[in-house]
Amino acid sequence: MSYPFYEIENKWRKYWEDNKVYKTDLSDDERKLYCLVMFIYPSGAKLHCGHWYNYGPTDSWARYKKLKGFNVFEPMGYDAFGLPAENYAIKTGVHPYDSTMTNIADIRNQLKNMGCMYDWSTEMMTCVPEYYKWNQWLFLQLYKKGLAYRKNAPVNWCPKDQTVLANEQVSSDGTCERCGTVVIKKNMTQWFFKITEYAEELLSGLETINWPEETKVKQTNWIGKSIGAEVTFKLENSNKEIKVFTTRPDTLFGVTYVVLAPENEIVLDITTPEYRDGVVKYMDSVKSLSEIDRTSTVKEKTGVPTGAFAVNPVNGEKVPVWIADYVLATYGTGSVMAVPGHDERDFLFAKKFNLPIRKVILKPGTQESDELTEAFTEVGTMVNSAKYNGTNSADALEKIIKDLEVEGKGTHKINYKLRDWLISRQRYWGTPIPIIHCPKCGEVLVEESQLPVELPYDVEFSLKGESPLAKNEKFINVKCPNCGTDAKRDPDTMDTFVDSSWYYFRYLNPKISDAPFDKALTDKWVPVDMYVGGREHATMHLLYARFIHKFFRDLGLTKSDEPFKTLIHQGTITNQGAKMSKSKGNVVNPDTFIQDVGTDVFRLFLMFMGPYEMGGDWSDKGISGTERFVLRNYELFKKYENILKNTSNKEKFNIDELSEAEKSVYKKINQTIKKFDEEINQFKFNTAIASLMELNNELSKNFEVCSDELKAYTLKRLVVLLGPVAPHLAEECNKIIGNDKTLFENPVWYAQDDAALIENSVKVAVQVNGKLRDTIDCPINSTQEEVKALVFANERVTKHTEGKTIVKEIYVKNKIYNIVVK
RNA sequence: GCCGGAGUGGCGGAAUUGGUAGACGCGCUGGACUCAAAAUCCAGUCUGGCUCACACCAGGUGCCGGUUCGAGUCCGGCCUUCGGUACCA
Repeated sequence: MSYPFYEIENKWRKYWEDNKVYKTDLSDDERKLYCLVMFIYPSGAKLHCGHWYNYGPTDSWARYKKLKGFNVFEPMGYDAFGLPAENYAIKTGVHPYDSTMTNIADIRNQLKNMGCMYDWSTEMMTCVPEYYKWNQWLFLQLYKKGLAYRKNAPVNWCPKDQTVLANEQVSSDGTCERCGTVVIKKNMTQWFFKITEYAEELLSGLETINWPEETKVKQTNWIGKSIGAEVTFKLENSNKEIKVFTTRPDTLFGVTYVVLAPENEIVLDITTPEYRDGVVKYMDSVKSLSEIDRTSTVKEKTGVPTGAFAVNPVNGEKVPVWIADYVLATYGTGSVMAVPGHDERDFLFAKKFNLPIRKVILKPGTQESDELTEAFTEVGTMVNSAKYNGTNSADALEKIIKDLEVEGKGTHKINYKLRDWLISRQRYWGTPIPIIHCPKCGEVLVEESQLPVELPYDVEFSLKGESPLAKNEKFINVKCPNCGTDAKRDPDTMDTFVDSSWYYFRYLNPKISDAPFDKALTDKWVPVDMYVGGREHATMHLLYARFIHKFFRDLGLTKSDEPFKTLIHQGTITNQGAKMSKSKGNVVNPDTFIQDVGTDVFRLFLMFMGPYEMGGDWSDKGISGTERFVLRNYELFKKYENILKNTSNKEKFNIDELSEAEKSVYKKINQTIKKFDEEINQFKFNTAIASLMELNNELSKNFEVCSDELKAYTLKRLVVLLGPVAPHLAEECNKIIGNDKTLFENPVWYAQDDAALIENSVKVAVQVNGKLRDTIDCPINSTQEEVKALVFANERVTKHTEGKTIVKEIYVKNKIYNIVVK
């Protein structure tokens, strides 16, 4: 016999669709469960195995919850703006709108064939004015609260193409991916969202959500809170000053120079004429370096002096001012005080350029006269630090900050590595920024009533020069809404992470036209209960979404503090060790497998592959295992066609009245229910399925001789367990055994009979010196004395203890008995 | 570089979170069924030693060291590899 998956799967998919089984009744939030997968980027590579791996198992979890009685909402949509569609347009001339729509149509088709419980009535895409209008609205709200602003920021610039490049378009050697020209950093005025305003809350909020620890740690490190002081160094012979941020004000007496980031705005102002050439040359050389290169701790340090001198506020000492690339303009104040004696990078820099190294904190157990061979960065006793000498450096740290504050030379300060969110892109395929630049009035907001600022279709795509919107006369030229003067629209579009930072609100009613989302519904359904997506989003998308959620809360649009209560990361499916991507040409298309073995088998295979959060390298080896699993189950149910109709219903059995074989089956089905429930609830699909396979093995041994009542009992339960992981098969088997009610329209879950799980004996492992010598069957909960009697009657054990002194005996109830001998 | 993961048989992986390492599946080997093959079913399968065999013994979770009666699991130091690193999403 073979398994007619094609007919079965099509039949049930059609049935579910025709009967609107997937449609969620959003008015019923009594047992609501919002289960969301990160929406899909509609690339030309279509749906690949990685997507299937993300969506299939998550849908199985959602189906499990549905069977358990939850009202589950599973939406699907398209993250449709973005760079690749625009690059494709430049390359082929196909308009991003057209290619995106084509891709969406294909992907929608593939998604529908997966047989997931998506509520297609709420399908959504971000590249239409109905959606992106609300990105613009969001922009205006942020602007009005002072959380959207413009400032200069460096971008990757290709001098040949005269265009901005994404990091992805810069090759690893720092050249333009298209033309090979060395890419430089160029400052441009850019829009930012002030995520830093929420830094503290983004940090503390992590404690309130059920997210993977690794992700919380990543976000914590990304936000990078550090506590210290901002200290002012006055410049000699100048009214200018340099503010530095330091986490170690206790080392202030050890400052022997000050370093500015090469991009720091005051660099050229303070550089003395004789150093000017060197400084300009150095600034230029830094332009082509990435931040990763610059901050590398293994890279040889570089830098040049400016000729200027700063005055150390604590001791009045004159120290030289340098510039060096290891100082970043984007962190802190863009300048650091250098303490080579107590900072590793400063130590290396000072050694290289022969700058003085001074010891101001004494390492415990060393002498003041000992030479420093490396930076000492821990706590010790203060030396060479005037009135602080002899005190503990941790105490001195606090004291020095207080003293600086009193003298007006510095302040207590908390710094974050987190930077404001740069949202403007010099590109076409995104949300236009709703700002008009007027020569008289400056930045003017587009009125809310005038939204959306529509993205014009008719634009020219070219590799070189300004972005398509900047070149589009009809779009860019506009009258100032304030004064009527000729003005220009902002030519930039928004980062697509803006789209994805609030989409989960809109899913509940994507057609609403007078608000970004339907507050009556979102008040009931948001936050999302389960959010599933890749860990590559740990620090960007997942942080931006939390930020915007908190902003909406502050506008009074939601009551919750966090968008995603529980988060799970699916692992990455790689192919030959590399992430699947169209550009690498290693994308595995699932469609051929679906044609060969059906979606249930494919879904089972993906889930059975390994731990969901781990992923793995793609291989279809072993798919026959899940094929056999499906076939075995199908044949089993076929064998007992209509058994529910012909057998009286029994919900519980007295285990003492069963035969040995029946007892074994009854125990196993109940153990399986428990195990499967626990495992699938935690997204442990591989072990959940393994438990079903164990049940199969048991049934192939002992099922035949069971009573019809027990057979009916078992099959009725097995079909429900199959429901989440092989939904089409389960629906079919449910019908075969004679149930008139469909599974997913009439969700049901059977709890295990706990009486069947009670064991009265247990195998205790017996070890001698930690080595297993035998296992002994003992009555459950035996005392040490009871077990000891059995242990020392056991030849395999005594063989290893004879003639030796027993030093110790350890007994762990129902588990292990270890004898230590000498 | 920095931040966060991962490393267990021929392969994918399991292990109640410090307590019998290798569940479940693939593959392979042998057997049953068949004229034969496929499919299916049954049995075996970490490595080495010694045995006709059962048994028994030793070793074994990337590497080195430590804690413990006991370590895949905890601690210290490495190696390899993957993801992110703020304009791919």
